[in-house]
Amino acid sequence: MNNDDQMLRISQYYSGIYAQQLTQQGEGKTKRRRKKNKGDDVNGAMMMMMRKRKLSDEQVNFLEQSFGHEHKLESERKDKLASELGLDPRQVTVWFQNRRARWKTKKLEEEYSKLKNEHETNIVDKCRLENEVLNLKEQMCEAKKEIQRVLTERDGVSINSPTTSSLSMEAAMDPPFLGEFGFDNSFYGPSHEGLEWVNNLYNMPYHM
DNA sequence: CCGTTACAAAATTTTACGTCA
DNA sequence: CCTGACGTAAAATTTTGTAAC
Repeated sequence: MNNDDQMLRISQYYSGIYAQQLTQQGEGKTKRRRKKNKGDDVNGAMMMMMRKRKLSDEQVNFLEQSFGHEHKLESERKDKLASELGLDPRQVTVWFQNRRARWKTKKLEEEYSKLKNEHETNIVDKCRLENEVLNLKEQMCEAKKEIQRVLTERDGVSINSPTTSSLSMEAAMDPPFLGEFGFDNSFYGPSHEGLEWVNNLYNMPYHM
């Protein structure tokens, strides 16, 4: 930016700056800690002109309202805002650019924390399901032991014999038994881990 | 096509201001 | 209290890319 532009900018700021100064004096909610520049001479006034100004609450609120309505800024709207707020149109442009950047950052942060939460609940879920599988395997193991115990008690009786009592293997291994657990052999994959004994029972010669 | 203008996004710098030792 | 270092948010600038004319 060349000097002419700089001076043009300065002159454009001039009226607005002092208007702002007046409006800001009544607000005074926040304490102004350090005051550079006692500003009592021409150089001081010049510095005040060139100094980067914090926009007033009123100006920011207005801009925020406008941003909430539409993130993009057409030149017509920009000029309108600038004149209504006593700002350089360039300031309005810059404000919208920065505001869009802040908005994007915030959105990314929100998205990140959402994904993080989802990930965490998925981990908890996975853990719960793994425990459930362990419990079911345990139940299966107990059932197997119980069946073996019953079979052992009937020592000497062939399980393949159609003449056995109601506790025959056909009865014990009724298809609905598996159905209740909702399992099929594909559940544990090709190894059939944990269900081998079921298959073996059908082919069991006499004792295991 | 080529230069110009206007604008946007992203990155960076500058400034104002609060906090804290 | 005062002061300087430090951190942070916001304003402004720079760089780069793109579309319209």
